[in-house]
Amino acid sequence: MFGKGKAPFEALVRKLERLAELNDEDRQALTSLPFTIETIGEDGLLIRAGEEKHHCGVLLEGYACRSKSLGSGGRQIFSFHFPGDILDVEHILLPQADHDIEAATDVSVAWVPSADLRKLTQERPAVADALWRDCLIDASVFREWVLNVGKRDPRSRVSHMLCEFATRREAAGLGKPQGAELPISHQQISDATGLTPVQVNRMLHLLVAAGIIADDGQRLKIMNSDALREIAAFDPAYLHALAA
Amino acid sequence: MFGKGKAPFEALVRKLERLAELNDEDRQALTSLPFTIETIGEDGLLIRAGEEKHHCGVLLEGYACRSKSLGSGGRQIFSFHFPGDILDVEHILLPQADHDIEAATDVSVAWVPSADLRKLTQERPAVADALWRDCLIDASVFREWVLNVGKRDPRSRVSHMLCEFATRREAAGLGKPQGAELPISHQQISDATGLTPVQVNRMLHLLVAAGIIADDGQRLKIMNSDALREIAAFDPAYLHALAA
DNA sequence: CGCCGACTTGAATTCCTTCAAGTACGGTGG
DNA sequence: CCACCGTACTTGAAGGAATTCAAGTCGGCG
Repeated sequence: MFGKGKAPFEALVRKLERLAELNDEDRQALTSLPFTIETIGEDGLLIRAGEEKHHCGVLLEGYACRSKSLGSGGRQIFSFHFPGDILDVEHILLPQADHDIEAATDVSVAWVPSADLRKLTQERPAVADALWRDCLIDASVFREWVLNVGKRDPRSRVSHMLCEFATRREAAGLGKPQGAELPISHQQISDATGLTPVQVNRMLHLLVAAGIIADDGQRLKIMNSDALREIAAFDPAYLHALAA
Repeated sequence: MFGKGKAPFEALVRKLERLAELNDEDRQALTSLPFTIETIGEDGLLIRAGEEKHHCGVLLEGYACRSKSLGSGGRQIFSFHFPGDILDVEHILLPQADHDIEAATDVSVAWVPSADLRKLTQERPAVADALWRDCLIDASVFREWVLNVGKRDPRSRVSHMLCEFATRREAAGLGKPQGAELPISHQQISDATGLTPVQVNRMLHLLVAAGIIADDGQRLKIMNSDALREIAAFDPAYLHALAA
């Protein structure tokens, strides 16, 4: 069973505090938002493209990812999310989901009615700032992903994706990149980078051979995050306030 | 010489009206925003990645695109913009530019101080809604581009890009996709799709051979927009309120 | 213990990129 | 008006890189 019971929005508040100056009333308002908790297993779908959604999901535990699929079968992931992230801020103003959101691991999510969140943004400018800024950073991340998938060579492409994953994980308070164990499958890396699983496998082996990562088949451990950043030419500026 | 003189923000207001219900005061406030006009020739840089920018650019005439470049030389375009678009709403809350913005044709831009725009959003909720929604749609477009560049085959990738270009052009009031003449070079298509110029050339010839587009070397004309959408499997839902 | 899913690995093939040479067009200056 | 020049586009051929295919291994879970 998931959920921290007492303070489900603790991570959310911590995140928004990096995005704007919140006062006690802001924090209070955030933590008193109504919500219902949903827990769902690995690979479960939280939101399906096309759905009308009048709630926003705050990730409490686990990892989630957002993706779009082609009729012809291909799937493209374009972001990973960590506890404290709002998975779909866009549903405050755009009820129609334009992509899928799914659990990358077992996950628990607090669903907050969009209307309450919206009201909050109208009454509390600092919260509005924080949420808006969050959207803007989201967009910045997507731009970087277009570049990653469109122009980087396979090796730096995989490396860059791992760097971002590790950096955002750290920003969510889950520990430093160096030595981090990332719960991500080759298939997910494949869907996130636009490479085939075979190619991903080969790139990872390259990195393993160089002693930069370790891969026991289940988890992927970063052994030398500086070298990884070097290969990826990773510049966290595009993460703005989310960079650690 | 560019600039409509009297009503530079006419197109902007028209666009924001599709994004939220504006009243006369909202419109009034928008049209009284202070600004300075800049005109710049094709390929000129409006904003460079890394810059601190305390103004937002409203595109008045011409086309612009946003892109990021790799140290190693590659350039990736991830959006095209038309008159009425704000090129960089993100600078309202994030002063540091994370990408380049350049003129795709000769262009004129009205620079509005971010602070004034920000004040407007604090005083006029409808304007805030419209601008926020604009950001969210922006982000949705980037997601679609990740998919386009990451997973679509070359033919539908180029087609999809052209469909979006034509659709957004139409949304800006520049005429229907069918028969539209798009002022876009092979190099730009290449940078937008992650394909080489050679490959782009070959894909365009395929489309020309099928009678779907015409290409006189300067301009690219859409002869059969339905067929183009078919090939691209173009679903404008991701453009939300921007779809025509 | 056995099954299933995820990862691994090599080989063949296909497709894209690269390279290089050539063409067409618009703009400039004579 | 014409010749020249530069840029953008065109085209074929060679080479290489990624995908696909297929068979095999490993580990966890029932």
